[in-house]
Amino acid sequence: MNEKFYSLKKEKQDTMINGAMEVFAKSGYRHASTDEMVKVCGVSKGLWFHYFESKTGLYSFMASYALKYAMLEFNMRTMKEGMDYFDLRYDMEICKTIMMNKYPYLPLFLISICEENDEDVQEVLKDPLARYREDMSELMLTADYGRLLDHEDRVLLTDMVDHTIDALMKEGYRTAAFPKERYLDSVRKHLRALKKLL
Amino acid sequence: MNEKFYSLKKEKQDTMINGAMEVFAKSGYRHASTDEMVKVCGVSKGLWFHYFESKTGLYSFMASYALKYAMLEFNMRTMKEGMDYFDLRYDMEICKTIMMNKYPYLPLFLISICEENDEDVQEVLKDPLARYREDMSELMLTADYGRLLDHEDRVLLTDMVDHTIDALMKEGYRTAAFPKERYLDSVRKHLRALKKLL
Amino acid sequence: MNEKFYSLKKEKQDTMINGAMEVFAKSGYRHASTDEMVKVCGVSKGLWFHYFESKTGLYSFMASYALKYAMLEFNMRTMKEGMDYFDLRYDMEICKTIMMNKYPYLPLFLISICEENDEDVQEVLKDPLARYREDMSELMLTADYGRLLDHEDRVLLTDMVDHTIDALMKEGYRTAAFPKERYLDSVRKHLRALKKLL
Amino acid sequence: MNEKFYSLKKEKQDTMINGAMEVFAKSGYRHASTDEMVKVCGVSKGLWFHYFESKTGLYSFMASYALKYAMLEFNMRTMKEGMDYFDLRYDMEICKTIMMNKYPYLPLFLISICEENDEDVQEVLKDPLARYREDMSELMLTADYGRLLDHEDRVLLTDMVDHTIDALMKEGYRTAAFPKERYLDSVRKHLRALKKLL
DNA sequence: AATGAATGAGCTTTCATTCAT
DNA sequence: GATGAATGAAAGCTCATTCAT
Repeated sequence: MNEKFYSLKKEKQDTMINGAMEVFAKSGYRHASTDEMVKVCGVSKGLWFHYFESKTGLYSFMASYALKYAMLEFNMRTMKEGMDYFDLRYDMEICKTIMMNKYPYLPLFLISICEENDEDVQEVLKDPLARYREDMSELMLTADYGRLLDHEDRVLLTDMVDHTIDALMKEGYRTAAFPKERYLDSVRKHLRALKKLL
Repeated sequence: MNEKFYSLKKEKQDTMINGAMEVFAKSGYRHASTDEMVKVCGVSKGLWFHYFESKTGLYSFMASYALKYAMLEFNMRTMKEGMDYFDLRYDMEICKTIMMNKYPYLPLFLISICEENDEDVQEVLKDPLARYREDMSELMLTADYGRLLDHEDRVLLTDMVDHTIDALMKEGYRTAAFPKERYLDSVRKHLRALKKLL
Repeated sequence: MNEKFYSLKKEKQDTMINGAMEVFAKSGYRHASTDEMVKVCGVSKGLWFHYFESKTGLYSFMASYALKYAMLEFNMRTMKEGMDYFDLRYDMEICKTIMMNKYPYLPLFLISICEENDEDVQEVLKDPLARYREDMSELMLTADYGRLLDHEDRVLLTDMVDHTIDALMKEGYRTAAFPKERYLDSVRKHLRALKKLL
Repeated sequence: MNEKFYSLKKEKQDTMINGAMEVFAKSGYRHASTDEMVKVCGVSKGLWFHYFESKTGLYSFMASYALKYAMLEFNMRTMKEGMDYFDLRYDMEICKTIMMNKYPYLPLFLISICEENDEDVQEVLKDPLARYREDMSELMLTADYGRLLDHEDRVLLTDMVDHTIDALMKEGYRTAAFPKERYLDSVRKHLRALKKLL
């Protein structure tokens, strides 16, 4: 990418980032089109390539940016060590709804990145995604898992939580405006039900 | 679709079904191309449109067919009422590996259908998918859930199981030939670990 | 390229060949555009790629075809061994004007091929062009050079003839309809003047 | 063009002239790109259009400049009347190698101008090129052609010389640094061989 | 004077779809 | 019934040109 992108006004940077994020999040890498980005955020076709060289380059930048930004926010807003796992997990979802103020499609984009399986971007996605997953694991390790001591069981359980929450998130995006309150309520209910079992 | 498709020799029907299934399962609706189907199963481009009118029409037929066929097989091969949930779940996976004999990509296609989010097929997918999920729920209700009596908890748990199994299935398809034995072993291990918790 | 091109009606093959030949001859590889070929010969954009895969592939086919066709015609129509060099050279130009009946831009295309210096086609041009030059040398060797016995001198002299004739040919194409009679007259005059010197 | 170009420091003028000359000489009018000029000589995109209005305008200026400059140099450095034609022709090539000190790509650019056949610049090239050819003819008329008295024969012969020399020049530019000595040797050998014939 | 961000028309190429045979 | 030649809209990308700073 062209480093001069960072010299643009913050506002314009975010307009472009949000435009690309929305289109990529909704359609995935392959089906996302430059024309749609033009329509969504009014920045001309040529400019995308002026700064990002190719569609792959743009996706690479966007994915790295989104993963880094999310990780930073998670670390900043949820850092009390030894927190109860379920509380931490809920706080993370609150955190996501806060990020939506700046980048409305970020949480959906994060999910879409993890599900992306287009050959053209596997390579560029590999490192940032690995680092994100590593940092995420580290963050989750600081939690207090109560009676859930066995490692294998914990992995299975947290996987369930993750998949469920992702599904709820996707559901939220199906409505015209993301229903933050309803989403958080739903997440809370699910977490509580599960905690009860232990 | 053109009903005359059913007048074709069963063999040719299945050639076409398997061709479309493979391409759709591997690439998803949008990225699947008519040319690839021609390449994969040697049936001419024109014939697809002769019988199915459009790509959407073909996908609609394929999805309905796959969902119905799978449901039928599940019902035929796993019907002992009051079976232990984890045993039933494992039997279903055995059932999938049996279906692979006739339709090698069917289990992957089922997953891909559930993850499909292309606007053009949301509409046609809605009803058959809803019916499939309903039938599936009904089937699963016949199981014996042991101590897992509360409904909400049960939903969350079975979701986890479903997501985990889907992930293992996808992994299996990444190798050249699907490793049935290894797959079933892995499923069994995961189910056992979970059962232990209850 | 797709071998099925040869199964098309001869007439359509020649329509496409003439369309591509005209545009490539006039504009060279890089500046030639598919849109112009559509305009010139009414064959749709997609069909060029159906048969030739890429612009490079099309150029490669066209160049090979033109070089082979020209060489064949030269050999068929000018084969009397021991002919006087200047007569042979003139016969070749007659031969070119005859080829124009079938492929109006062939002689200009031959010149343009030899002057082509776009990187993308150097590779595919190398072999057919080398063979053409070799065959051409062989053909010219059968001529009777009279008093022009020294090899180096002969090369320089025939180069002059070639360059002059190419220039006259290019000039002819600048008018709306190629003026065959005037062209042949001009060639004859030049050749005679040179012969006189020896 | 904007006359203020001449108010720039001579050094900057030549930087721009050399940048444009290199890119035009190497790629021809159409294929030459503004971006490459920026890369080659570090002068911003906007400035080219500030002084030259359009790509055509720039090419027009560059061609006129190159043709005038070359003609001036030829006249200044080779003016002894009644010189033997072959000696004069050789002196002109020496003259070209001297020009390379100031404008490394000038001789190649001169050739490329004569071969340029892009419609967009035919018009602007017409007059300066005609004048250059006229002046050149005049210059060549001062030479002593020895036994080559007939006008028509002389034209053909000198054409041959010109084409051969152009080819040698182009060959020289294919190496990383232009091999002046080798080039001049080669020209001398060719001229001598031809003179022998007369 | 000088920059380079910004534009949009035009390029090559892909692909669902049509239709003559 | 079956084929695949034929189409054209839309994709990713390039590039001469404009213009605010």
